[in-house]
Amino acid sequence: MNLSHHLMKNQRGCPDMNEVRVRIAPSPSGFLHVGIARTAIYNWLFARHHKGVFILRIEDTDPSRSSPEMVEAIIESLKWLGLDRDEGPYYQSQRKELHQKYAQKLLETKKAYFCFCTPQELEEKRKKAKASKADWKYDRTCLKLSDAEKEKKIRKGEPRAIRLLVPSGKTEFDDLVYKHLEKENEDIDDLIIVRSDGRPTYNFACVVDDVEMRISHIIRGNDHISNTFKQILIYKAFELTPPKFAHIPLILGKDKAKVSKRHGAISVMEYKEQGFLREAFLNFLALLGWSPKDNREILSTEKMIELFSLEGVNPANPIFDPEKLEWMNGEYIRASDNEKLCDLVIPFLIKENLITDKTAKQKRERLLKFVSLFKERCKTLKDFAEKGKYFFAFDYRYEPKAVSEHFNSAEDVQRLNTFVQRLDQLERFEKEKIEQALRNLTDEMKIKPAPLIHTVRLAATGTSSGPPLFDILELLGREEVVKRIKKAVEFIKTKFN
RNA sequence: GUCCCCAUCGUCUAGCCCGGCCUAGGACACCGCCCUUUCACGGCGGCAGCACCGGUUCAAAUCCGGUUGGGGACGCCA
Repeated sequence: MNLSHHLMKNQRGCPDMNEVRVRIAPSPSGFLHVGIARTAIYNWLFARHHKGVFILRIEDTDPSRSSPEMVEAIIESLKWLGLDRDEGPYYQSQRKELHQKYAQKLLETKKAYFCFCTPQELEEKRKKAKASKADWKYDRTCLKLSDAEKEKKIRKGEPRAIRLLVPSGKTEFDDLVYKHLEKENEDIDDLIIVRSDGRPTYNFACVVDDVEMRISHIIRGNDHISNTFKQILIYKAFELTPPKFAHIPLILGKDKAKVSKRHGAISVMEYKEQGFLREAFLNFLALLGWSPKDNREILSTEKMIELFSLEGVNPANPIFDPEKLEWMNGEYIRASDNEKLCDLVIPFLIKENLITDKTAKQKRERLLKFVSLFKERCKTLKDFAEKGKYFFAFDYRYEPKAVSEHFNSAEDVQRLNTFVQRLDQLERFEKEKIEQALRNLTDEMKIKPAPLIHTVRLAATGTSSGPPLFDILELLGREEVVKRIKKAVEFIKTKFN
């Protein structure tokens, strides 16, 4: 039996044993949700911190639950997150012969055995056990078969799976996050490693591939702890030293249940579409379970790479808090320079039909000002399109509450009309000049500037809040402002008639 | 049901391994005040937590045991 060179190399000790090689191994049965994304981030940070290798392996041994589209989606998500890989994607489904070769070896060394029980039979037994509240474990029916019986079944061509023979004793390991973990082997089932159709199962393929790919550290969700005991048993059956394990806490939803494909998970791309910045999202997810321990929260990707360590991972499961994500995103938006931010905002404006590709290029200067006016007020890129809509479209309704506060007298009509006249007289339509004009007017009228400011704001924007009024007016331009105020005058007139 | 894991403000966390510096620190959210034409940003302040019970010790958030609570795994899924 000639196993792969990697296995052999490993047995006598790899020369590059200290090289850090990590992987993420998603199954393409769903998109990349926050749980896997966070696992990917930790693996990636760990790899980059140790100048190691980050590998993508697609666990598609179950074709009924896999699709090329999902693989694409996963790769796209990793790309958005900026988690560049050094190797892969490898496809587990293409490595079947290798897995079988390894299984064969276990059969030869009697560390594994054929099982002729059908899935139906097993299901029956499981059901029965459950009904009587007993706990289920494979009863080793097929291990007890005599050689003659086995021969007979094989000759008859009965389908057979391969099970690992779990020895007696105890399985233990030192987890980089959870410290010492152990489990009695009698609590571990003789798991199937190769199905009756020849395809390997997850736990087996996973071990073989991790061995073959010389994975040094397996960083994955703590929902895999029970798998790890099984996998260590497989390593032992091959007389191999298992890699280091680091189980990271699971991200829980608001309801405290694990975020999974079946449970309220959404693709990370959804966050992109909601207007989250890649850096902010990465920062937030990295901090869900890990902390640099010095109260710092806003960390650049480089800084995270520098500071990341598995020892800094908190073993308790965190709850995903969208509000804090929004806050952090706002921090990143405010810290972004206008040019970069503008590029990021444009697609959102286009999507809302507020601008076109063409106008985005033509009116770049104006967009840059727009972005700088709104960046302090937006938590997501989408907010720019929502809060700043009136900059691009004059089809708004006046906020009802604001109307009762700021369009509340026939006097407003006269004030607005006079203000329009003053605007017409301005040589240059600049915010300082506009402000001066307004303040002069309110002085003459012996009223405070604030009420008129509010009225003009409502007329020009339809809302009672937003960036400083004179910046808005300047950016809107004289013609547009005059048009909007005149329209407001008509509106107020009908209200008081 | 069996097994595994976890447990500090509502949430994310620091402190825990190596007991005293903890009157438990930071952040989000929330509430006040200041700044201000509004909204935000920013600044200042406030609210709020060591799950519980025992033990060890001069001393426990920190060590030990139990209870309770929460999560996860128990597939010819991954």
